[in-house]
Amino acid sequence: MWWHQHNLCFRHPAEEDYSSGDLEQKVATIAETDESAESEGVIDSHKRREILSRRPSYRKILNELSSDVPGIPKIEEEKSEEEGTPPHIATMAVPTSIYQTSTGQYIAIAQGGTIQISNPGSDGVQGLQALTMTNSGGPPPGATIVQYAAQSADGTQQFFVPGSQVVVQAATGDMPTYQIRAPTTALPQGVVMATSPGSLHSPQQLAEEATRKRELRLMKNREAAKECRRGKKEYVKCLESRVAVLEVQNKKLIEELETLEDICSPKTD
DNA sequence: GCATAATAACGTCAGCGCGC
DNA sequence: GCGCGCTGACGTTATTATGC
Repeated sequence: MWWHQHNLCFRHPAEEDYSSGDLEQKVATIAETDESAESEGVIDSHKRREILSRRPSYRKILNELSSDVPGIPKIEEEKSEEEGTPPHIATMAVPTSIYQTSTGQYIAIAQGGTIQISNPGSDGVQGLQALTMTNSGGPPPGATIVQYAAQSADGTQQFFVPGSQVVVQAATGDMPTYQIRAPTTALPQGVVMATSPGSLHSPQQLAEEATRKRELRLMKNREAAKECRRGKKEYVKCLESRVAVLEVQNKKLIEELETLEDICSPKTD
């Protein structure tokens, strides 16, 4: 991938996910026909990395581009949540969180602590199953956030909840059942009361809280990265269309120039 | 069919910028 | 100053294309 930085044009040793840099260069070349220095100097990788570490974000570049050219749409800062959300869940009451299990099922944690589980193959509300925690109707902050899913040793599927609790899907019969348990014990526990950060005392609780925070941060970052890639894809498409438009314009201008030259300087034989 | 290359998508880390 | 979102960079894995 190529990109401009400090009047230099480098090829990074490791290719990136998207080749937006190629397009950026192409657009810059066509649109500006400037004196863009093509000095692919020999600098050591560390220094190069330092220089390249933070080029302007693609969003900024596109928005700057958009301000110059009305035809280029701006990438909005925030998108609606219509994408990535299972359609059969979107029709239900607005959940606070949606997660997909390792078997493809969707779990939606709704306001009030209700957990809705839907099968990917089902349409609409048919696949939804709901179970309500016994502490529903006002869960403490952060008490009903499913962190991740895992397959336990006994063949059941577990969805981890803060406070070291798990929602366990028992592998019995056609109708799956769900239980709230502590992950290390086989005995079901009826009530989930996740500890709030203010009530942490023991080192173990602190460690659990730190782990929970880390998992939450990673999960958020994971989603952010997905969104970022999606937006970047859009950005690349915008650049591609801009390249196409500019190439046509360039061609027309060249033809026009040739015509004018013919008119102004007729051949003398 | 198999091995390899190329490509796409993902998860994570690190760093920047912004709002509070 | 801190928390948080965004995103470049990087490594890994999955999928597809290609040559044999």
